[in-house]
Amino acid sequence: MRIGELSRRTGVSVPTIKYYVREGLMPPGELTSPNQASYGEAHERRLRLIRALLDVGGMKVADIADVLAAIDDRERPLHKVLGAAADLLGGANTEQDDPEEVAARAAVTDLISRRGWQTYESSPAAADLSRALAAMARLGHGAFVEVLDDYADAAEEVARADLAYVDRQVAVEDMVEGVVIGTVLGEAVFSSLRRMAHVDASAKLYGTDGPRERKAK
Amino acid sequence: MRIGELSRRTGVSVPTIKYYVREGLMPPGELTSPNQASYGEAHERRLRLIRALLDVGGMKVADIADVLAAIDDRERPLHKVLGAAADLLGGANTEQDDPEEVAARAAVTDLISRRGWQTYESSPAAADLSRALAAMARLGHGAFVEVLDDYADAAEEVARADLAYVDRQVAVEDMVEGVVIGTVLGEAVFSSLRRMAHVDASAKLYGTDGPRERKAK
DNA sequence: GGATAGCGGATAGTGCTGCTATCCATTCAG
DNA sequence: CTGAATGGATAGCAGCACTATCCGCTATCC
Repeated sequence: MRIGELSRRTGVSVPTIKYYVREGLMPPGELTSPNQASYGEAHERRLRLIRALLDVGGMKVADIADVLAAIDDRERPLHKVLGAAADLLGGANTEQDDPEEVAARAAVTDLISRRGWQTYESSPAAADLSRALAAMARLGHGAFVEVLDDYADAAEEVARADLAYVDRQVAVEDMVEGVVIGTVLGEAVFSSLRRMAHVDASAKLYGTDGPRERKAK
Repeated sequence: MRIGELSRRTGVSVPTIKYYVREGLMPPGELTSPNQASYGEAHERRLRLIRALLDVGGMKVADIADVLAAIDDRERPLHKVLGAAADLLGGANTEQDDPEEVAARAAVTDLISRRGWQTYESSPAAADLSRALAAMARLGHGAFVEVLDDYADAAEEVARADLAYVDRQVAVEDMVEGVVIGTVLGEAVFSSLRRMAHVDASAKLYGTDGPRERKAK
């Protein structure tokens, strides 16, 4: 398959494919002559993965390059690949030392030990959580920590479902890629579901028109 | 309070505050003389909200402007504000009609009716979900729909926790803003928790070093 | 065998986003 | 009275994900 057909089959323009190759997101085609290369199914699959991580997962090209490099590195142990993926999903780490930030970090440490989670307070996910909680506290929603355990219950439920899926579904050689897909796209899936459930719960609590309109008109 | 103090107290630079005002994210200060304005606590609070939605929620400035306009419009009923917020959180709607996309939409319709959710197939959240499921299917993970119900259980749990929190915590006049904060920042919170739970579940299943290393060394 | 479409490779440019820099005339604080 | 700060406006910048253009070559079709 040449680049034109690869482009047609994936809906990604030829210059964009070239760009991805340049950026190290996928290997170049195999040269059959000085200016002719052939691409295989692996390229097609990789391209779809890139588009999924970009469009659905909202990742940046540079971060995708890191994750894919980790996936391609067959020496790297699974948990390191996952660590690389998980670490790149979060926001930038703008370290602050507000009182809110400190309190949030303490709450996160508490949560981790209360849950008996094998995570570290210093992990990017924990840092993101602290930042989010600190932001809520600054907005007068410090009490949100009280529902953290409900959130954590749900998070554990999702994590169990993910692991079970990966465990039974994916062949071993694809496991790394499968887990990355599950981690990144699963987030998009859950996020949509949460918004849908939110609308539903709100409708059931307040009626379709919402509380503001109950005495209106 | 003048703009300099507002800047110092929030850590947002003066030109950036001016920029937010220009973009309609917050009202200008009250002019006390032709080139002197005073800002109040409402401005400070608004600025913190903007930074939270930007930095933690990952929203775009233009979308934040829309949401804040909805919040400020006291005529608008709660559910419309929430709709505006929820709709702006998703990705762009790149309509396609792959077989995968069609199948994914069918799966979503199924899910909604199975759950009895008061949502519509055409809502942005449902569209996002379809896109995510279609992307998974294209990557050979069509079987992911089998865990959708586990995800939905968790999503309902989170939505219930959110609603309960808002219901007991927030004064009525702040309810709209509170729900937006909960929706947007709650997503960041859950995302962090999911990644942490993921690491924990993985560690417990495979041991700290992951499966790849069990026979290494 | 000659036109033409496509190719690999490289460089420069584009549109969008979230600011940042600079300038100006005015005004407030010490 | 002087120097810092202010409101208002315009222009510029850095990062990102492409996109356009050009080059010399080659596979392909008639």
